Amino acid sequence: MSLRHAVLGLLAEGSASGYDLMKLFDVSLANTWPATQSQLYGELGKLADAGLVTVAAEGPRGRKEYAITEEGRAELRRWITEVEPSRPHRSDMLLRVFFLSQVPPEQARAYLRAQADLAAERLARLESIRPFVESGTDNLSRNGRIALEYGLRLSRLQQEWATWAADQIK
Amino acid sequence: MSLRHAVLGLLAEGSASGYDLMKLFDVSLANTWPATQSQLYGELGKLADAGLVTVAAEGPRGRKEYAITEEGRAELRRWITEVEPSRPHRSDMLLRVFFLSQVPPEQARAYLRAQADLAAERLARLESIRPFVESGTDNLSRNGRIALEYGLRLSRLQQEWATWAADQIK
DNA sequence: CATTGCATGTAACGCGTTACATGATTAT
DNA sequence: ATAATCATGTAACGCGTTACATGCAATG
Repeated sequence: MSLRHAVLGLLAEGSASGYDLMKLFDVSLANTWPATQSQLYGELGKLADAGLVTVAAEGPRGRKEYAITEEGRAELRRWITEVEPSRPHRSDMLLRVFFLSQVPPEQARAYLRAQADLAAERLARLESIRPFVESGTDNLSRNGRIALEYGLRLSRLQQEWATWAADQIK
Repeated sequence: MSLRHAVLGLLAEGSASGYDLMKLFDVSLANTWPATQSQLYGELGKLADAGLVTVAAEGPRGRKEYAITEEGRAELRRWITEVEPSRPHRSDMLLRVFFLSQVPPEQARAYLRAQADLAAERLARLESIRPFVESGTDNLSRNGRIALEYGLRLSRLQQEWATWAADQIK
């Protein structure tokens, strides 16, 4: 149930329409909590029903600008401080590793080297968005830098691990 | 669609019943691809319908022993070598980081320190299962060690990052 | 004989993905 | 005019979670 809090979190920084949020997701939470247009509109409806957001204004083309309510802010704070992060997170990349004996050693090594390459690409991609995040002065950018640092470290770890793992295949 | 391949992968090492697989998941793939009893039985039915596994034997208490077929092995190999690992993986732990400005700095730091502690616990838990994985000589154990190493490195990364992140909150 | 373990299944619910469907406004 | 952008919604499908439901066999 985190999409709900992702939406609340973005609205806590300022009111926005579903359409605005869609774009905001793409430039901020895309790597952490991706969401589709479909989901967003559905969630906004539910949040409004629950009284956590309200339609603050209506504009042209049926545009609805949503604003977070006090209850919404309270729920967001509660989620941040009281709910503990979950998830035995699934990784199909790692799942394959368990079954690498099913293919010849060269193919197993090739798989791991490919993972190293993919990690390197992700690292490069994250490095490339760094300047944008670095230049922002808003709350989201400031915290986004901390999240980005996680992504950078993770990509490096994956690259190094995959390289190491390839050498383990005898 | 990876549960299907997780099941195929385990059956590739030897025939087993749904009940056996349940326990196997718990001791091998629990941290990489958890599955519930419900899911397992459903998937086995679908795999049998698709001809990727067969009921090799029936035992007492309605026990059905499933065996992987040649098509099943082919599909497993195809998945390992040809399908590229997916997933922009979601993290509610990281999502919270974006919204840390919504709570007072001390609470934000407390959150991150708690994450460091949790990572340390996970690290300890993984270290504790190491001896078991280390002693196994089967394929699953051998590859499991490589997967475990990933988990160990990841936990350390998370601990270090969270500690660093807490210091970033001014 | 009672408990534990073996063993299989179904149903309800929520979330995420993809595709479909529609229409108003602005810019060229 | 026409294309691009703004803007909102619905429907179908699959996967994962939780809870429910049932019953046989071995062990003490």
